[in-house]
Amino acid sequence: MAPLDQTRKASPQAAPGDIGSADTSKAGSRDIASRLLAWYDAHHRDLPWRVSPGAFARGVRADPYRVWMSEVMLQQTTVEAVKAYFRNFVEKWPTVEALAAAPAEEVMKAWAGLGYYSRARNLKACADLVALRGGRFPATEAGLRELPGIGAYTAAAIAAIAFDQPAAVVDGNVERVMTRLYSIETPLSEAKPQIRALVEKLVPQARPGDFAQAMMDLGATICTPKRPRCMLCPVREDCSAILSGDPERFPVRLPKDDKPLRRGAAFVAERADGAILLRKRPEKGLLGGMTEVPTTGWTARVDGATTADAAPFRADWRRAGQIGHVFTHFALELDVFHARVTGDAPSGHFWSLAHEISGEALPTVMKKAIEAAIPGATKKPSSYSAKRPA
DNA sequence: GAAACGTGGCA
DNA sequence: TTGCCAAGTTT
Repeated sequence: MAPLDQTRKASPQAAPGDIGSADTSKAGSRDIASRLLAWYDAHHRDLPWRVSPGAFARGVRADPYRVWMSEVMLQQTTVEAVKAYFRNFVEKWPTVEALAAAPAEEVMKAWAGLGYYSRARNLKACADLVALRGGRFPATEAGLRELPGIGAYTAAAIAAIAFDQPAAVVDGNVERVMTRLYSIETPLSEAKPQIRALVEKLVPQARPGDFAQAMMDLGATICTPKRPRCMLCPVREDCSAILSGDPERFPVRLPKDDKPLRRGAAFVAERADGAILLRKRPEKGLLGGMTEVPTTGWTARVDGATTADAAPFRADWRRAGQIGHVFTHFALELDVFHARVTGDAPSGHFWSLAHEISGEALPTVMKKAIEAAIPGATKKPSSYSAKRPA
C-alpha cells in the first residue's frame, strides 16, 4: 500500500493568495494527483474487474481482456447494471480467444438487457480481431483506438489501467470533477478540449491507471451530480467550485431537445405449447441484430381499425394492453396484441419454445411487450411454469 | 458536428 | 410522474 500519511504530509496546500484561483501549475497538479491517489488507496471501490491498488503495487496487473470488457460495458451504463453482466461474460468466455470462438448470436443473447447493442456487435468484432493477432490487445492508446467499439475514452482507459500508460482518461465523471475543480463555465460539449488539456497536466507518470480510476471513483462517490459530499473530498482545498457555494451548478450543460413520442403495435403470437413467434431485427439501427416480436413501424399511430392489417398475418388478435418505453431520443408507446395460433412460422420468423424465451436476445422493450400479453413468459424457467394453464 | 443509439435508478 | 443522467462510439 502507498504510504498514506506521508503522501498527505508531502502535499503542501495552495498558497493563501491562490485559493479560489485555478492552480494549473505543475506543482499544483502534483498535489492534486498525490492527494487523489492517497484517497484512492484508502477509499477505492472494490469492483469485479478491478485489481486493488495494493495488489497492483505487488506486481499484479489487470488483465487487458477484463479491463476492455468492463470498459465497453460501462460506456453510458451504471456500475450496478454492469456487475452481473461482467461476471456472466467472463465466466462464459474467460479469454478473448474464447469470446472470438463464440457465435455472435450467443454474445447478443448474453448482452440482452444491457442496451446500446452495437457495443455487443463491436465487442465480438474486436475480440475476433484481437484473437487474430495472437490474443494480445495493443498496448498503446493509438493502437487500441483502431479497434471497433474503442473510442477516445476507452482507449485511454485501457492504456492507463491495463498498460500503465499516462493517458488522459476523460469520461463523464472526470468532466464533472474537472469543471468543478476549475469552475469551467463553458457548456460541456464545448469544454471538452479544455478539460482534456487540464487532465493531461494532472496525470502523474507514476500510477496513471490508479489516477484514472481515482478520478472516476471520486466522481462516482464524492463529486456526485447531485449533493456532492465536498466535506469528504480529498481535493476540496483545490476546488474552485466549492468556494462558489454551489458546486452542483457544474458542469454547465446546454438545454436538451425534448423527446418525440412514437406509437406502434406489437404482436405476440402464442402456440398451444407456449412457444412465441419471434424474428430478428436488421443488424444496423435501433436494437440492431436483436430479437423482437413482430411489430408495426414505430412512427404511425395504430388504432383498432388497422390492427389486422398491421399484423404480420391474420389471426384472432386481441388487445392485451399497452406498454411504454423510453429510448435515448424518443419515447415509445406500443399497443400489444395477443393471439393463439397454430401452424408453421411465417417466412423470416421462428418459434421460440417457452423455456427458451428467457435466453433469447430480447431487448427490454420486447420483454415488456411479451409480458403484457403473457405474464411471466420471459422470466427464467425456475420462476415460470411452461405448464401454465392455457 | 449533430444525431442515433438502451436501460434503470433516483429525486 | 417526469426528467435527469451514467466509465461513449459511430456515422
